Amino acid sequence: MTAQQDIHSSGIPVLCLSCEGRHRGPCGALDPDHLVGLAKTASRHKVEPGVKLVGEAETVDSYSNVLSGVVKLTKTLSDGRQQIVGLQFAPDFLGRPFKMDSPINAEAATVVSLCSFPKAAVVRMMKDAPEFERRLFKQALVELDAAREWMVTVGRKTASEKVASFLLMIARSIDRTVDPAAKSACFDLPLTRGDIADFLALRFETVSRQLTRLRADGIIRIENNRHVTVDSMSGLERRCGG
Amino acid sequence: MTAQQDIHSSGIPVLCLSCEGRHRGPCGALDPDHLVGLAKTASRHKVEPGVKLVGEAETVDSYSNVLSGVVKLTKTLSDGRQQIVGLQFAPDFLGRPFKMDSPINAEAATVVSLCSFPKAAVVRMMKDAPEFERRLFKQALVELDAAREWMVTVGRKTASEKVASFLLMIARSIDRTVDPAAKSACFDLPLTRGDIADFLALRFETVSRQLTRLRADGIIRIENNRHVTVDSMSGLERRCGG
DNA sequence: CGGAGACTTGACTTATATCAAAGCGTGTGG
DNA sequence: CCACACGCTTTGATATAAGTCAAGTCTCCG
Repeated sequence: MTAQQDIHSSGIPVLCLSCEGRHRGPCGALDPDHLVGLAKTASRHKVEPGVKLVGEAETVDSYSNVLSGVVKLTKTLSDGRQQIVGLQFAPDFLGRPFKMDSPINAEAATVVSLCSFPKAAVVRMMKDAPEFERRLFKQALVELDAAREWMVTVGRKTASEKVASFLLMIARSIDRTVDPAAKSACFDLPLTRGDIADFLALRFETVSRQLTRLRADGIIRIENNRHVTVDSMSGLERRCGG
Repeated sequence: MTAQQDIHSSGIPVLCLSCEGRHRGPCGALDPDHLVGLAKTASRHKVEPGVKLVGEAETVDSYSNVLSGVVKLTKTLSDGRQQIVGLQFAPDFLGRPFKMDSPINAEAATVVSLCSFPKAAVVRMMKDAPEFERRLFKQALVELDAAREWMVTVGRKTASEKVASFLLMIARSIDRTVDPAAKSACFDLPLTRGDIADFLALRFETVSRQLTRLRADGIIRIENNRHVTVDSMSGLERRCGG
């Protein structure tokens, strides 16, 4: 009996016992029998920032759950202009069902830990457990809503509204347990100024200037470039441009 | 026996016989029995340009197939700034599964004909016919890919690249039967200059200037403001910015 | 024919990009 | 432990693509 196949008295594989994905992620739809089957094929990884997980137009043969950290999804024009088209946080599912190759790049923005499955195992699970497929469907719809929300931000907001919207989004995504009505927040930015610029369709200098302005206005504090304290969530919200 | 319940010898409801959605749309996944059940609750409409189909944050109690025409999906900031976040063509399915209220507005851009179903009938069909749910899932993923593709266009392309990309997208969407490698194309713009601007995150004057430039460069001709002939597809492609 | 809405074009403004230089912070090797 | 190098960030000066404002013109339709 290997460690991966080791079964707890409840019937849940030990690998899954401590996994957040088992509750809110797609695996939450699976009963112990299915979990055992999937866990047998699963493997955990930890990757450093900047590591490419999936290449645009590349054939993909595995899917993953994001267990911690942040993954950035990007698209690049031939002359190098880049746009981040989405971010994934735990316990998001990473991969494009029903397609041989990914339409986007995926890259670790921070240290990321993943639980990966062979493509075939996920395809089989989608057939065997309709509720599993349904969870993936629901995640795709949430990502679609998010993508459209960001289209408005990218297309119609000013630089200062964009940066405020970004900080608010991060504050709410990083720690989903935090009261959404909290007066203040505190987190490490998962992205560099350059990444934030690629997400908001700005230049890194513009992002920097807007952060400086928010700091001067007493809305936020920044330590060591990355650690942000939002002193006035309401002030931030007011700058998001309705 | 009503017209709607009338059954052709093949077992397919007459309402569905001539319907494009039955082949490439979600209904294509249904066998005659399921089609009969769904057709009983279906109703066809034709709406004029500008008619609001679904309001942002509004409760939705019906879903529709787009049978012809173009539907624009929009989001609006409180001060009126607007962004078109998607377009739907026949035989797309219109509506957000698994959610009480729509996160976006849907409005007819042209004359649109729809085949509408009560929400409950669609929910039931998703349970009864897994292949139907799977088609909706696949459409959601195609829309997600498209939304991300447009994020790049909106965020990182110049005004002239945006307008060229838009024309190319329309040329390919309006008539999906046309050879994608065709040297020229001809179609009616489904959107006004203002709508195109809302889609590309520009002003209508800028859209107009870029169209004028494409005309001056001999890439396109425009008659009566709406009817576009693309004389050089390759010229258009070259202006899309990789 | 006439009026309304959509479109074009021109002159000018502005937000953001671009270019350039200097400041931090972190990790490495002497 | 210091220094120095590299990548990230800040800040300033200037350029430019696109926005804004303002006439007009075109088309469709009653």
